[in-house]
Amino acid sequence: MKQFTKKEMAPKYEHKSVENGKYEYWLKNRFFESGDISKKPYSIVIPPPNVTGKLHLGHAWDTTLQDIISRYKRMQGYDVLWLPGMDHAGIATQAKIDAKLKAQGISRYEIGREAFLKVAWEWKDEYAKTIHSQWAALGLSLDYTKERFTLDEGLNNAVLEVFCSLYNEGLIYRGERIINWDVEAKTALSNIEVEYKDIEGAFYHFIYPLVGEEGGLEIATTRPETMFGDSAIMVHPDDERYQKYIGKSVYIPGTNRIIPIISDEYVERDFGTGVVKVTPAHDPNDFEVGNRHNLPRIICMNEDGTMNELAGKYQGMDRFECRKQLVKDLQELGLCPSIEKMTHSVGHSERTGVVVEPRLSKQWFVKMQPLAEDVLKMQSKPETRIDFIPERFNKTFSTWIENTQDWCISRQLWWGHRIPAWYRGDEVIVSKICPGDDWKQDEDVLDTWFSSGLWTFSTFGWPEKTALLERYTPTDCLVTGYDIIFFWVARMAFQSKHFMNERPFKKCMIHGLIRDEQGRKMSKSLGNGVDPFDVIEKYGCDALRYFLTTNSTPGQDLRYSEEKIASSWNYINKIWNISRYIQMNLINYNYNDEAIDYTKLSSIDKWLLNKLNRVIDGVNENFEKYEFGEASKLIYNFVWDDFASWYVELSKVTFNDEASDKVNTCAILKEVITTILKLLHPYMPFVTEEIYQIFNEGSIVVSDWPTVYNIIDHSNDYKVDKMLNIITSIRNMRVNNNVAPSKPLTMIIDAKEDDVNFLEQHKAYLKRFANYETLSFDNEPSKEQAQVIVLDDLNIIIPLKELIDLEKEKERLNKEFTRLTNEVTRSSNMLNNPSFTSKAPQAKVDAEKEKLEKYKQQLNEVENLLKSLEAMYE
RNA sequence: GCUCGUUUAGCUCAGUUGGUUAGAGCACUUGCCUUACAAGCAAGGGGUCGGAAGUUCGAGUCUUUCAACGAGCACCA
Repeated sequence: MKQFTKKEMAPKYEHKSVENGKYEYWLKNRFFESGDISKKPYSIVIPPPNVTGKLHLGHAWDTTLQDIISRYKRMQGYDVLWLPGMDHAGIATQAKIDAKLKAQGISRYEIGREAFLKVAWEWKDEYAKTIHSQWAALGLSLDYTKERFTLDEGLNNAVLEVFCSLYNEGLIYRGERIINWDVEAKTALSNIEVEYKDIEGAFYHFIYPLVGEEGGLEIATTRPETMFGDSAIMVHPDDERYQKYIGKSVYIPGTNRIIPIISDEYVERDFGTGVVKVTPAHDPNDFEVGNRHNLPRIICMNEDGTMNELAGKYQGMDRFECRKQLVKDLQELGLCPSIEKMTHSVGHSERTGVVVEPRLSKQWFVKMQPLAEDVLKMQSKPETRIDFIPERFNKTFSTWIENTQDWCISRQLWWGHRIPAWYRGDEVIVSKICPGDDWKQDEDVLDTWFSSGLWTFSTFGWPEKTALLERYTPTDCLVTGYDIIFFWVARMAFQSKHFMNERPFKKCMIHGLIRDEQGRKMSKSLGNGVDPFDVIEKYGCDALRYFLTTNSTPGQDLRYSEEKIASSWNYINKIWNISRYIQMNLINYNYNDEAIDYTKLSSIDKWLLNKLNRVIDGVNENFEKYEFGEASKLIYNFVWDDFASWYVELSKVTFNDEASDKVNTCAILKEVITTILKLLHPYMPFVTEEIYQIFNEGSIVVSDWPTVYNIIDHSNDYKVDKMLNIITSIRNMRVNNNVAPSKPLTMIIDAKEDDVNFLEQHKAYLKRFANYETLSFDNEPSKEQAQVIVLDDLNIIIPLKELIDLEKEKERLNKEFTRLTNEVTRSSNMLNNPSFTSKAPQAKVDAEKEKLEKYKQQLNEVENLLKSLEAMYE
């Protein structure tokens, strides 16, 4: 038997003492561990956070959503596997470690690959520790027995397997292409790692002097420094202005290097001067032109963005420094006739922020077209597709897949999966193992997204045929932000389709970005980031989680608001105090954990349980649609309005009545608070566990999700509502007329017999909440009595003239009169419209008829009241 | 240029298949320390749903169009 006195509740919610020790308790009892094969499996993989630093508010949001799903499904009786893990985050982590070494005056090239990797692993261990403690602080129900790291042995093996297979199938190739080069990180990037920003730049016009004759041709460029890599200039073959020059040559201005004038239809005659410099090694379009015309590919820059020996006197200068100096020099030589201001979009490295340099380089690529086609086929059928929530992201996803280009996967980094390609002279072998002593392995590593693309199956032991794979894949749901659909979701889709012949997950819930209170993106440079763990310190984890998951809608951004976190705290405090009240009464009335006696339910008990049933249904419905905000509102309104403001208040009458059945009221209070706690547990795991254990044995984590109560008798619900309306109306009248709640009134109620009987039986409630001196029931009230309250078919009469502000009351009634007149007109018009009565569903028509009747009756009552008031004026 | 999102109360946001009088939190007004909670209780005030047109018996919800803001993609010699 439960001892309700065993734990004393603080007078208000104290998040620290509530949260203290709970996570350890859950872990110790292994509630989060999966593997009960008697249950149906449900699996989610965490989007592995980078081991570059601490988790931010976005992580807190993303993981809390997953935790809600996990806890809900677990309580519903599923064998839930929420798989945790982290991402080595190649370029991001390496950049951090480089910076750390630099601070110590060391360069990674000095210490070499092996020593660098040792530092990197130490870094990883340190941050993994931090992340683990943060997951704990967030209360995440992760199954740590299945935790993986993208660079662990098993996952590395999966990556090598995938690379070799794709290579053998001809879907990975090595080639010289123009790639996006990050001069800071000194590595290639994929197309989507480049962010384009509109930059205030210039269109520089230069004269390329003709060889052997006077004059020259004027070209315009945004990147003057690349002229040292020019291998031609070109014009449109049909351009009459320049036809005569085709086949002749020009000097690169300021140098004596000679390049030919060629013609190509790629040139747009109307753009710029109609003459274009061709720099095949520094521009993707020029690269194509160069191929067509067999032009040399000349690289004029070093890997770090400085100019190389081809730049002559500018050698060693940074590209932008060179640009400035070069323009100045050519102006002096009269070879730069004009500079136009121009805004154009310039690619920046998503990671380091520097301007990306298009550059010719030999890299590894994934041939995307065949893989993309398979994904599109998969997406075309409902039974095989990834279903995005909200729905519109299906289109975003497919459009991107349709237009995807080959993916540059090699990175000139050390921290990552080393490419399993081996070289001996011109020979290349792709193999997981070294083919022999005289073979040298590729120095490069793979794009970090290459390994995270395998996350939904590599983590379950692939390429081995494991029981985990069999049981938990495809995973049921993935939760992530719309900002990484292309980076990650798309890659998981094609890898999973190709290697598992399955979608990686059935549902993909997309959320937005978290913004600051002004609506700006949270970023390091603005310094407007909010540390979730500061919030937890101040308001507790539950308040943070509740804020994050109930103030957002799928796919939409979320604005941080401390005010809303504070009101989440208030809500928790409310629940805390309701619980205190219940505990107090269970103790006072020696409640011994008796079950509810359903044969003894009062009308009010049924009214409450019927409402709770609707809440349970609504919560289930919304949870299935990932509408956690909508679900939370249903619970909130029930808790605050129906339960706290009404039932709990009404229960005080029951407890004060010596004749009443207190045991059943106790049983209902305990049952209802327990159900509320269960419904809220996914949102606020700590406080619900704390309170649950005051009223129940065991842990709420593994308790059963609420099911609807078998209460089918709704017959008196409307009478309860009527009674509550009477109370509200009288309270309203008191406020309007400055009648103190403490002033007892003489009340006469005019009602139908059935209602009178009900009200008579529940007089005690009217006594307490409407505070009558005398109460009588009369269907023919005397004219001298002031009629001030109208309610459905009930008149509540307060015969104390002196208490009533006649002017105010008249004003109120006139307003009411206008409103009702309008409603009657609207409703009559509707019902007189044959189109409505013939076309609308019968139920809607009937409902409208009922409404009209009600309005008419109310209008009639208001009219009578107004007459009575006027009589009183005289 | 293309695609998508947003525009609803003073502020921040909900509003699922078109169907009563459009909701919440915070803020505001009035009255209350009522033995769970003053970070509370009770009762209120406040929006015609960005503009226009259309479909429909009926539009915050569907269509077209315009505007502002935001995002993604493409182009950029």
